[in-house]
Amino acid sequence: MSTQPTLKRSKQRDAIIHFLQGRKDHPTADVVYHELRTIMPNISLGTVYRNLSLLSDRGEILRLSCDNKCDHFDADTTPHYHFICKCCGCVKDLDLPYLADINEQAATELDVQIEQHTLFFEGQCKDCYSV
Amino acid sequence: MSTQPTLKRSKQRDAIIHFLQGRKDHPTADVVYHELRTIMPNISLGTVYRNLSLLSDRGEILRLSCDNKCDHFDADTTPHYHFICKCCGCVKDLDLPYLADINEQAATELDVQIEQHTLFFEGQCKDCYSV
DNA sequence: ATTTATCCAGTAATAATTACTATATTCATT
DNA sequence: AATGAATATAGTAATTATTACTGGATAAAT
Repeated sequence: MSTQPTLKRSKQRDAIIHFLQGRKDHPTADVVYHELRTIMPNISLGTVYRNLSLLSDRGEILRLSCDNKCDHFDADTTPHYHFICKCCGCVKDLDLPYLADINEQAATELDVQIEQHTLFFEGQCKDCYSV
Repeated sequence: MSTQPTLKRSKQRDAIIHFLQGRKDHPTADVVYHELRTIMPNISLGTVYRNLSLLSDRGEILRLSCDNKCDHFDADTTPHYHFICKCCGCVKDLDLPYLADINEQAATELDVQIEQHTLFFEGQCKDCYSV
């Protein structure tokens, strides 16, 4: 999280947002970079990282730290949960009801301020377990 | 996760487990390393990482990938949830009831096999928000 | 059009973690 | 207790994901 200076538009950032909105598989920074390079041949990896961080800091996209490796990004910022396959690493959205009351429970129990919670399910996707 | 060859005992691994069991703050690999070095002066960082991975792969300890930086480790393997302070990075245990039924809900919805779920609360601890 | 802030590409640097190697330990078997 | 095969370790090098830096390009307010 960082402070918010005035944002100046750029083709690169627009392309990153647009790309992310067109995907439902929650790509990593590296995937965003390589895919965008096919249509914008000299966008740089640093630009991709910087904008993904900028956008997630501003709440315009979601950063998913679901494995101990690299972050995934999601253009859908409405509260929802995720499944990650420990075999192939794919990430899927879930449509479970949002647990609205547990933030307050946790805050009371620990005497802390809660901003949000994240819930990840881990297992194997159909492609992986049916082989 | 990896396969499980026969485990051969070592002073270093014993010390790592014992250290972890004596703490409730879910230290990182680096913290384990530096603290252990005060009583075991030439244990190496690689040994700490290898054993923490080995033990968590075997389910003897828990690996917490709660921030996008480094992993934390927990000797308490009974199912429970965690809070992490986005300000100081401290990690605390919660005693909320375990959500026993959501794994099946998620499995049904996505047609996947679920092994477990992890739930993290993010916010500010008392020390951080009261300053 | 000028100005000023933000942005970019390209590269270098950092942080966390894993891989490698030669020696040391463990432990089952003699 | 000695032997031997498997696993472990310390120390170091390498890798991966990410962030920082720099000098030039762009955007947008005046």
